[in-house]
Amino acid sequence: MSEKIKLTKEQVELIEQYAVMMEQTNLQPAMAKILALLNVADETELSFNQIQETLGLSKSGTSQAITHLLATDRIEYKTKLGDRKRYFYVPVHKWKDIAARHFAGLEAYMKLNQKILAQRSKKTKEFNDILKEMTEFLSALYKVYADRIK
Amino acid sequence: MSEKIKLTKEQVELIEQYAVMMEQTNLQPAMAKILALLNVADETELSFNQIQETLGLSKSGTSQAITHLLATDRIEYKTKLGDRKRYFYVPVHKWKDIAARHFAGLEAYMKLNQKILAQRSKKTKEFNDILKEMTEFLSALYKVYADRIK
DNA sequence: TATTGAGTTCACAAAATACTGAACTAAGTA
DNA sequence: TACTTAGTTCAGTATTTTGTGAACTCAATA
Repeated sequence: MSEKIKLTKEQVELIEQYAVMMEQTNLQPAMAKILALLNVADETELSFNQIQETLGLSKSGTSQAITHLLATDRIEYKTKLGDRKRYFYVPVHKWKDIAARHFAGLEAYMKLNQKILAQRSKKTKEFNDILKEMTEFLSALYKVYADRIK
Repeated sequence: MSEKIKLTKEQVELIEQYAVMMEQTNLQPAMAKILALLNVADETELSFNQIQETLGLSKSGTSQAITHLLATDRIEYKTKLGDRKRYFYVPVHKWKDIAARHFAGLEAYMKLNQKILAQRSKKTKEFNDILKEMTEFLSALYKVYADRIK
C-alpha cells in the first residue's frame, strides 16, 4: 500500500517553490524536489519509498537522484535496528559546509577578477578601476563570511 | 577580411575560465563567452563581427546571445558617428545592479526558509532551531550588503 | 535603382539532460 | 530453498537546450 506522505496545501506549495529555487542553482528537478520535501515535511527522515511515492518519481529516478545527493553531501541517511530501509534526511547541522561551498565559488570569482585585472591593459583605466572596486566589495563580503563562520 | 581580436595565451585562458564560471551561474555558453571576452579583452568595446569571429560563433548564435545579454542588462552598446556598427561593452559601472540581483535571490531564499519555519511542526525542535540559525546568518549577510551598497 | 553591410528570424539539427521500465542484485525471511 | 524487500543498473526514450544555415529586413551607399 501507498506510503505517500500527507502534505498540507501550503506544504505542497512550499515544496514546489523550494524546488524551483534549487533548480535555479543548477540542481536537477528530481534532486531539487527531494531536497524540498526533506526540508518541508513534518517528518525529517523519510524512506526511499516515501520519497518516491510522495513525489511521484520513478524508482530509478529516485535512486539516481538520491545517489547523487548523497555523493554531494546534500543529504545523508541513517538506519533503524530491525528495519532494512534507509531513512534520508538533510544534514541541516552542516549548513556551514554548504555555505562554505558557496563562498568558495565567490572566492574563485574574486581571484579570477584579480587575475584579469593584473593583466589588463593600463589604457582602460576607468574600466579597470571599477572592476577593482567591485572586486574589493566581493572581498569585503567574503571577509564577513570568514570572520563570522569560517 | 577577418576582424578577429588578437589575444594572448593568458587572455584566452582567462576567457575560458571566466566563461565556465558564468555557465555555472546558469548562463548559456555563447553568452558566457561573450561576457568573458568583453571583460578580458584590451578593447572594452567590440563590434558584432569582432565578437563573432573572435569566439568562432555563428552569426545567428551571436545575434541571439547578444539580444539576450542586452535584454538582461548584462551588456550595452554604443554607436559611433559615421559608422553603422554597434559596439558592445559590459557596463561595469553598473555592477551594483548585478549584485542587487544576486542578493534578491538570497533574500527570496531567506524568506522562503522563514515561511517553511513558520509552518513546521513544533515536534522537530532541533531541526527547526538549526534552520533558524542558518536563516539568521543569511539575514546578517544580507544586512552587510544592504548597509554597504543598497 | 542595385548593392552592400549589419544584423535578425526561423525552422531545424545536434547535443546534453533527465527520466523510465525492465532486468538484476543482495540481504533477510518463511 | 524459494520468496520478499529494498534498492541498483542500464539501455533507450523523451525533453530541453544550444547552435546552425538560409532566407530575410532595412538602412546606407554607389
